[in-house]
Amino acid sequence: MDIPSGVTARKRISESTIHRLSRYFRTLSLLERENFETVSSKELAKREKLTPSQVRKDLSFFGSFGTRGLGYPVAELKAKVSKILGIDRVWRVALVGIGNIGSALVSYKEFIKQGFHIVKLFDNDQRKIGSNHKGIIVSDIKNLRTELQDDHIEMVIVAVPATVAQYIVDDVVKAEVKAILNFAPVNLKVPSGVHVRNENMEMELEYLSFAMVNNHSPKGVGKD
Amino acid sequence: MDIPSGVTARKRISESTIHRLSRYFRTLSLLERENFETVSSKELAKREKLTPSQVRKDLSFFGSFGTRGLGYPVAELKAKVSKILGIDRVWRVALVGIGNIGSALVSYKEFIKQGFHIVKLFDNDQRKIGSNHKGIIVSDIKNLRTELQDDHIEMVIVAVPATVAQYIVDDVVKAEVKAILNFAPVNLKVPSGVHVRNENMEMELEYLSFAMVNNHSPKGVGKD
DNA sequence: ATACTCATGTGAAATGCTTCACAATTTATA
DNA sequence: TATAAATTGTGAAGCATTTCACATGAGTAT
Ligand SMILES: NC(=O)c1ccc[n+]([C@@H]2O[C@H](COP(=O)([O-])OP(=O)(O)OC[C@H]3O[C@@H](n4cnc5c(N)ncnc54)[C@H](O)[C@@H]3O)[C@@H](O)[C@H]2O)c1
Ligand SMILES: NC(=O)c1ccc[n+]([C@@H]2O[C@H](COP(=O)([O-])OP(=O)(O)OC[C@H]3O[C@@H](n4cnc5c(N)ncnc54)[C@H](O)[C@@H]3O)[C@@H](O)[C@H]2O)c1
Repeated sequence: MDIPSGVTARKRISESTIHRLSRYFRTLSLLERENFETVSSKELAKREKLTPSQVRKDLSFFGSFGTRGLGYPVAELKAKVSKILGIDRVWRVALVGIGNIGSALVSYKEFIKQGFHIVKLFDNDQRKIGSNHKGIIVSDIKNLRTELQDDHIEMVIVAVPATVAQYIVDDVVKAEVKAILNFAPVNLKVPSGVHVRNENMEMELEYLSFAMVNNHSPKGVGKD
Repeated sequence: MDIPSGVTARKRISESTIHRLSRYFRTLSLLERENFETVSSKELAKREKLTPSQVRKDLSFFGSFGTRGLGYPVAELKAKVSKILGIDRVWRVALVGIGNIGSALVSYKEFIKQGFHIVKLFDNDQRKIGSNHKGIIVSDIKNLRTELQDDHIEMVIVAVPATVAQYIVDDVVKAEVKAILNFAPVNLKVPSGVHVRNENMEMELEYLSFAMVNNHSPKGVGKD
């Protein structure tokens, strides 16, 4: 769906591969805490309900990280995956809309663990502007554009009502922010070069509904 | 792989197709409100940033809903899609864990619009048990299994800390609930026949991170 | 050393998904 | 009624992703 950048000679990596890398990252963190020194593609696959080939192929797009006969060094692989995903650094994130879902996100500690630091909050409700959420003072939405730029925000989470999401996003784009995580159930329009991901919970419930009605099972897990 | 499900020996429908049907449903609702009588695959595709063929193919798995030369009748197609997704009815949903994210979900009106009725809440915190959220009294988690069964709950949303999610799910499975929407960042184990979908926000942020890191050419050579 | 086992990395095959291309059907117009 | 325009539904082609299969390398035991 994303247009490949045309310039780099790099092969296009599929969305599924990236999502699986996220999952590997989480599992590697777990394995590290369980004091595993190395892990095989077989073990990783078992934990993720994938085939070992899938795991090896995914990793092979980015290099050779394993040792034949042994597997992958957990800590090292985790570092590599985190580098590939670009989470070996801090991302400065702003959150717009401190309502039900917005408030939940501000207090979510996993984001910080993965380098996503919510450092600014915006709302248009006078009762919320100026109030303190987890140490951050809520800014007036009027200043969205200037404050995003002045504070070097790189990602914005949109948690406002669907009716206003596009207006907010237009401003976000003007502030030259290139990554948006959107919770509003609308198809946002952004110029090319701006990345948008939608978080859509209805979609997952609907998938469950479909699966139940159709007795639809996920793809079978094979062996290698 | 195709187990005859007793009624139809139907072709396997991909996850992407189901997700797109969810999107069509949302767009069709919008078109209905905009007083469109019919819509072509071209128009639908434009709104969803897809190809017209994709739209037609998706729908064709389930029947012929359009008229050549005219397009699809909006209201009728919406009804058909809602039937396919199984959201032409009410699903009785329980929510476990009335914390940050759980509280946000209880107040989310879109769920009800699509037939997902949250009718029970569970928590283990004595301060929360017995309290009233949007007209629902929070039940003690101890009674999870019996109350899920007595109240004929068909779907459960899990919004408890990752460390306890598996225990909750084990009980949910015992209560013969066959659909789980999980917000905890863990790979849940469930017997086959139980459907689990994971809502994973870190994953989407990580995708954005990857996209940014990889689209950004090292020396500003990229024109994209 | 040699043999044996384990497990990676990777072309090639298999499978799955998307797009193409066009016959078929309907509406509009003269 | 004939012709042109619009648009569906679908087999087949074109791509993309996943899985297979195996050569290769590393560790271990005798
Ligand atoms: N609540 C949920 O569980 C949930 C789940 C999925 C998606 N969503 C979506 O997330 C979005 C927010 O949902 P919510 O339940 O938190 O709603 P909410 O009404 O509780 O919160 C919206 C917030 O946005 C603020 N806001 C409104 N207009 C604004 C503007 N022009 N500029 C800045 N801030 C503005 C409001 O003051 C409020 O604080 C909606 O689009 C909703 O569809 C919500
Ligand atoms: N907050 C977010 O934005 C966010 C985002 C994505 C995912 N999540 C995930 O959702 C889950 C909940 O997150 P949260 O921020 O709402 O946490 P939270 O601590 O605010 O809420 C957890 C709730 O679960 C309850 N609980 C704990 N143990 C329980 C048990 N054994 N039985 C029943 N209830 C129990 C607690 O009393 C609390 O009400 C976590 O797994 C978290 O990783 C949260």
